[in-house]
Amino acid sequence: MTSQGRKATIFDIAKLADSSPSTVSAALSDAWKTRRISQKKVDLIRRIAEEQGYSTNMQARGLRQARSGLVGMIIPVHDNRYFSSMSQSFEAFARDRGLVPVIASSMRDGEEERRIVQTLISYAVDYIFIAGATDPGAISELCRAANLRHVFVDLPGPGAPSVISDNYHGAATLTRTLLSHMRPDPDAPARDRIYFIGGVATDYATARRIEGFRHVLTEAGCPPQPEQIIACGYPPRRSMKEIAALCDRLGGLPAGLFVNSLTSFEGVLGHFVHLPPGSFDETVVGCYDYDPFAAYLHFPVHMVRQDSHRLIEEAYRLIDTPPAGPFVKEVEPSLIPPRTIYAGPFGEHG
Amino acid sequence: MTSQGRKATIFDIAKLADSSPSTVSAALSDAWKTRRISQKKVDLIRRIAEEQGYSTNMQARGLRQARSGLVGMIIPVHDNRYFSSMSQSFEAFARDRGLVPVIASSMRDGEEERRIVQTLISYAVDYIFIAGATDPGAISELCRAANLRHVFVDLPGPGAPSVISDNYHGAATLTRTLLSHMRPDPDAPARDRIYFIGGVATDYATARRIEGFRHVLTEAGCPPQPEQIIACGYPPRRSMKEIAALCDRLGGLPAGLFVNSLTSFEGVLGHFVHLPPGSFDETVVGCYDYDPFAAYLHFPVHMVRQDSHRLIEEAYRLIDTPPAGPFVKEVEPSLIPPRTIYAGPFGEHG
DNA sequence: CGACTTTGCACAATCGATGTTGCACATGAA
DNA sequence: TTCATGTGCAACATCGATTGTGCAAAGTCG
Repeated sequence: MTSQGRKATIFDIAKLADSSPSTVSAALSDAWKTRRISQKKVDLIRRIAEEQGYSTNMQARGLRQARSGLVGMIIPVHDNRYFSSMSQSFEAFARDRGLVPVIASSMRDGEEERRIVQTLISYAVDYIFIAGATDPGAISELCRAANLRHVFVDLPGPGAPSVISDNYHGAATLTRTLLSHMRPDPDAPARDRIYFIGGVATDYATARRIEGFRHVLTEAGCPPQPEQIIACGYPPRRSMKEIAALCDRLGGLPAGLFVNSLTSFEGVLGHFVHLPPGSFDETVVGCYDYDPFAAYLHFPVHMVRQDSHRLIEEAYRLIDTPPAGPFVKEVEPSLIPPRTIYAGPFGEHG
Repeated sequence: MTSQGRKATIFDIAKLADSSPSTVSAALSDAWKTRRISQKKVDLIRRIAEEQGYSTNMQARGLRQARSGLVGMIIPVHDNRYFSSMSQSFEAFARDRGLVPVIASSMRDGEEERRIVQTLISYAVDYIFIAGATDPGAISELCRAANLRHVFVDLPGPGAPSVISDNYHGAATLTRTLLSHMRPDPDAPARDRIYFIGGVATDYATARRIEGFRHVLTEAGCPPQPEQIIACGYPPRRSMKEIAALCDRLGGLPAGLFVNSLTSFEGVLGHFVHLPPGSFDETVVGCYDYDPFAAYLHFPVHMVRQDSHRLIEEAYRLIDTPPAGPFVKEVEPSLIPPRTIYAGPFGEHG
């Protein structure tokens, strides 16, 4: 810091070291070797910079170099286990590369999403990841216009490589597991069937999961009726209402329940809590996405854990060596049996 | 965009509009009224800028104006309900002000924390919030040197205003609630007492909660013995081990359990799951921090929800009108009875 | 000792936007 | 016609760092 209270610049350091700004700049970066600055001068300059608490003005550097050292990621919401895990991994990898992560949430609003992309472009971010895009086409368009590298995560997009979770196989595996725990009954009435609840049928991830669900049931000889698939959205309240209506129709809980997300599961639980104890003995429940507490409810819950760390890792890989043409990398989720704790990549979250 | 594929600048727009860069700059901001640019020219320039997909280079603007339009927040981890809710609120308020939020996680590492502050200073952020600081003193020092406004959240710091959760009263209320649900027994053996588990005794928040816990017990005529307070850290594994050891010592579960965090609770559950059903009938459990699934376990759990939205709201208020001298604003948490769902400020999360 | 290379650094242009100053022209009053 | 005032805009300096270029002084070789 200068005595005036301003932050010190290379000009201030230059004056103190009795040399020029360009020399100071070189001495403080790795460029001094190629720019033939003497070791003595470098040491002197670095000492003075240290004393003055100097730090590079990244706006100036960024302006000159036409890059910022920032990397962006857009997620639907922060307040969600899946996406906040992504944030954690995204940040860790960014720091490893000496980059500064900027994470923005779109609240699943296409327009907000585009505004965020524009903003990130204004700040000259080096590249961006878009997770759970609402309007991937528009984003690719904007990025192409600004010549900005980008990767889609969790949902494939056009005009850029994508890393997605294998929703189809994840759902198929979960469905098979649930079926295998259900009492087999050839003459099963409606109530003895398995139901899919939650999500938006037109969303990519939900659609793929429904396909997996449908495939396994069809394979097992009992293709799902339309009413077995209740894609009522993500908010807990919706699934709470729907599960209540379903129980009403069936005269009790169905034999199997495939819940499409944690938020939907929250709603389902909101209804379950009103049922008499023992109501769940004949029901097998599975949930796409993992939560340690959900794993410990008093009826067993089979959960699918998406590997957000791997997703991000692969996304960085794709940014580093962009494949030619469209490319979609699928990452396998894993099945977490009831009452098991998963310890994440950062030790024990907390 | 120019035909060369570069991003358009005010120079490009100026050429196309047959005027000068300074005029373009003025026309695109609100400055044109005071700078006597004709309405006609403004319209022309804005049309051309639109056509060219022009957007301001924020690095250039920031360099000139010695500010960036960025605001920073440091949190311990993203992957946590409490802090990710803060992120969500922090971002919402930032956008309302036309600022771009940059959220970084320190992993509770003091050195990382300081590095992040330095980085944010390098990017000329307008101000920062520090949540759950590890070394608030060092941070204040850095900020003062760089003349950077800042506010501490969740943990008071020197040299800047702070907004914290009222851990003392929150813990006292939870403790009282637990006591009132325990069977009163004057000749209670060790097993009939209430235990505090989790957290780090030297952490500010944990220390305050322990004080509240201790105060209520003392008031009730049974001041806690040292062994009733087990501050074994945050990781689930630790509390799992400790609760197992405790049950061993007592020959069963204690009558009351005050769990200091969700991660500790996760560990406690990891042990509970091995106990025979019915073991919990005589035990009253409370947890500091809220989780919807934890609210639905098969034994009732009393939870304390910290109002992260209010905390952030107050933090912005303090940034806007900085009080003279040190200032600490306390925000009351609320008690969430078992089996109740709390819907956050953003509708129904997810 | 002179030509030639190497060393060590300073100078100046540059990135894109902002804001101050000044200049040309128009309008109106004297 | 002449001076004063106002209007509309261009020129230029500036923010702080990077980077291409130039130029002395020191070192090397015949």
